[in-house]
Amino acid sequence: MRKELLLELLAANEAFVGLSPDALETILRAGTLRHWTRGDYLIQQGNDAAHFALVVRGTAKLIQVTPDGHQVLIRFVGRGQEFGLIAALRDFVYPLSIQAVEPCSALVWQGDVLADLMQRFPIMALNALRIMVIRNQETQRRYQELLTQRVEQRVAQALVRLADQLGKPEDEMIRIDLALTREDLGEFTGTTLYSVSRVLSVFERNGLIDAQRDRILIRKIDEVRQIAGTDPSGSDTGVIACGASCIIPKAR
Amino acid sequence: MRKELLLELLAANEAFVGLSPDALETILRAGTLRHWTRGDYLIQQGNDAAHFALVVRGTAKLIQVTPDGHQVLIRFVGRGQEFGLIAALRDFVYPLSIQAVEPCSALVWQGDVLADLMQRFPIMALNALRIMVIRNQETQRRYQELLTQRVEQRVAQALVRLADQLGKPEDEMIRIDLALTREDLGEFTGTTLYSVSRVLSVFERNGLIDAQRDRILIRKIDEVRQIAGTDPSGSDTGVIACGASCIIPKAR
DNA sequence: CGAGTTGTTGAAATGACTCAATGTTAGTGG
DNA sequence: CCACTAACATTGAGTCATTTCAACAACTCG
Repeated sequence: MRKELLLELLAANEAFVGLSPDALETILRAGTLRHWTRGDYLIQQGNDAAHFALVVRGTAKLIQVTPDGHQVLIRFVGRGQEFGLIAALRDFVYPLSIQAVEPCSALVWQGDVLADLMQRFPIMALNALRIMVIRNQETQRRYQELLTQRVEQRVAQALVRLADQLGKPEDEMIRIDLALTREDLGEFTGTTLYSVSRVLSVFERNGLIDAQRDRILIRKIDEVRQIAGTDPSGSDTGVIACGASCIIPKAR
Repeated sequence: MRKELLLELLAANEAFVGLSPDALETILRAGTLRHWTRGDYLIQQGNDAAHFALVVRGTAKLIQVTPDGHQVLIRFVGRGQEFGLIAALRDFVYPLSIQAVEPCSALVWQGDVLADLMQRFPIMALNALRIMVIRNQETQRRYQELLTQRVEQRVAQALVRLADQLGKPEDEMIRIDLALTREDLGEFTGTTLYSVSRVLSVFERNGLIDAQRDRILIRKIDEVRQIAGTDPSGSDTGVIACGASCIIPKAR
């Protein structure tokens, strides 16, 4: 991969905001490029938190296995996004695994190298802090959603998140080019693969989406947003009514 | 309040680890002591994140109101614990409110003062990062619990957390001296006041606890821990122990 | 083509919530 | 000190969203 391209990705990431081009070059030189194929683990839960990385190609999922064997899909990381900030700290282990859902490449730094860099470029520590604050707010929000929203809304929310993060526009629609199983989506939304299947069927029947095995096409993102309950444009009346009306029609 | 006592609290907090006594004095002088009575808001959701603080007396609860009016009780802060790290960053608003559940005092720093301090003592930024990483792991864990555990387990978990954080030993038992309503506990555990009441009744009937309006007495913390599913002493099959060790930072 | 994985859908089971009625406690002022 | 009131707690019965289980359909890949 060309150096300028990597530099560009670096400069665009939140962790490296406010650094001079020189600093960015230095940082780039301190990292190494690694590659994984589909299904590989970029990092594994329980291992020493030794690496920080910036994804330059592909998409991976962050998953956590609970003591009782449940899997939770926390989020996805794609091109341009970083993971493993925890490696800057001593004596931590990864609280989750990251698995490639398609072939991936990432720039990788050793944890102590990252710590050194933060020493040399103190703004990086603040950047990291900002990232963690935002991430925690997101986690908090997911918690709230799990608490207050129904399965249908949470699935819609998941679709919106995927669309915003990884979706590609395609004549008026949004295409999510990931081979996600119903089980993946269940783990992502905190429900079962059966419920996901039911909800997606309803969405499909109503023409909101077109879900296939290797991609999801969102036909009416606005309506999906509305069901998700995070409709920024929308009237704040009827959101619930609309949400309900989408799942009620059981009759085919 | 005596200066030495404040310095001691400062030194004991994670945010100020690794600072020289001189530095601690400087920092102490930069803060001001404020007081609140029961029910007061130390900070309010939606306001500019302008203050960082260290609680020196009393206990307060972090609550979040969702767009649809639900309240979520995130955690408690007590003596020696800090809140408002977000104030070190520009252009953030508080994502939650903090309300005193008993008379409180706290050392308060302006956000920009905190940012300056981080500039002068770079280790503070790393400390803050560590705190946020741990906090995010906790939030993540709560999410998991909400997903996989039943109400009974979550309430037990809440009791364990309260006991660990704020409990005082009292002949073989643990006393939690807080006037928590069933509704508070419901918001804390992600359920209704009715379910909390039922669960506590069962616990009480089985002699695990003794819950009154102004305090909770935990008679058999081990059994409560076991119900919570985070019993470290329990079965050494390792599965649970391993799970726990994945989330908690490694022993030093 | 066949085997294994993934997806769909109905029916039954269930944990938790809602609602309503009733009991209890703390705090107030007479 | 008592009566009164408001806040808080308990408990049962009914309801509901979601899960579980099972059977079957569709797709993928060697």
